[in-house]
Amino acid sequence: MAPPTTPQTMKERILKTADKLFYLQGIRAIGVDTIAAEIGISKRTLYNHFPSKNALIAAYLERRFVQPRPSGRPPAEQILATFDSLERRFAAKDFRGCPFVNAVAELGPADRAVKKIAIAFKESRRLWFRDRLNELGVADAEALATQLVLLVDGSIAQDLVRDDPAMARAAKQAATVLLRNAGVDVGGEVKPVKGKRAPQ
Amino acid sequence: MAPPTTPQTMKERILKTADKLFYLQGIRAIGVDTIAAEIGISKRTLYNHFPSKNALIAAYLERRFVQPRPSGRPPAEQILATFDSLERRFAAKDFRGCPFVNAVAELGPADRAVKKIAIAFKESRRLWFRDRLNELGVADAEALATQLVLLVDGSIAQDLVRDDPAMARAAKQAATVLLRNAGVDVGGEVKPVKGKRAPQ
DNA sequence: TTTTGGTTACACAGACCTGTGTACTTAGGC
DNA sequence: GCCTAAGTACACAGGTCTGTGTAACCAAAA
Repeated sequence: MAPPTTPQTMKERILKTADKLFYLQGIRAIGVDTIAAEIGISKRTLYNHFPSKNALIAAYLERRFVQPRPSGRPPAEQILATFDSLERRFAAKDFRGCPFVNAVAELGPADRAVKKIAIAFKESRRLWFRDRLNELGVADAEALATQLVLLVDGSIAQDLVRDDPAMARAAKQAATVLLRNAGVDVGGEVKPVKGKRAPQ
Repeated sequence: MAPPTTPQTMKERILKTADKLFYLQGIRAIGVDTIAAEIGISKRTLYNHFPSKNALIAAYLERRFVQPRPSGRPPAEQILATFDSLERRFAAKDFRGCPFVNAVAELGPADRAVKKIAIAFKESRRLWFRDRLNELGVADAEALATQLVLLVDGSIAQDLVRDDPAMARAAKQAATVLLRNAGVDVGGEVKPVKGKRAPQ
């Protein structure tokens, strides 16, 4: 149906380019001139679509705020797959940490709008974990969900400075221990020594 | 011996002020003018002590790079106390995340000098955990140490955006589970239900 | 007293930034 | 053909930033 050549609206082209530059080099580091030049449009056109740089920053962050799409796989698998996905993203050379954390870090506490969307994003991620844990019947899903997001954000921060995808694997191992400790069957029981229950 | 009134060297005064402003408001957000004005010195004086802003940034980060002082307490206690200390720092209103992570986030990947010192700091923290774990005779101290720093950095990132000191408590709980899983006696066994082994 | 080193006040160059003003072009719909 | 909407080119105002140049000042050492 849709033509093969991308019929992007101008607004979308601006957002795409702003995303790339803001994320890779920092929001303060990139001026609107740079974004316009990268697309090959005039600065005037950019300002016809966004009233100010701040509005562009907000739109950039809102565009980054995507909900994880539902998956048919079992919840425990989904949770652990999160860390595999992280590892893949770490391995990509254009990964540069969490855009929300970075934005709060470089824009400072004064920017309430940015902080608000960052909080919303973090909370939505935590709720996603909590819902999966509730599906698993975990007793204190709230607390465990928080612990899991700590592992996610910790591995992101560590990878940001170290460029080491193994941080995602370490997080996954820790998550596995936490899940098992909460009574979740995460498969691959390494040493089935004591219980030796039948698989069915 | 030393006079009660602080006999600070000019360099130290500059660094102290730069630290406060860089950390609280961001490195890019603060100009050298602002720092000089805050101390009440001329910009010329500042440039007589530091050849460039970059040099000041480097000195700021190096000054932040302090080793944890050795403590006589048992290693497991020291490890868990890390998270209590974090919680106290989170509760302070002037906490704004990890200065090294923030610097890398806002200065971008091009700044090799900043990245280098950030990596060194993160690794030194990891090694501190590893050494305590080795004292405890933990089998895979390397892996567990990495997992613990994930919890530290994760709680820092979460607190940065959410301003919630409870993140440190969540990290401590997760750390407790991980330590116990590695065979470390962390005290306060909550539910001695199944094993019911004699304490000695 | 003279010298010297650190400091100040202040101007300034050169760069970059956000945001606006204005006149011109171009393409599509009527 | 004409009108409108969108984009372009380009200048520019007004601000901030880093870093330098210069002359005067002041206190302590020689």
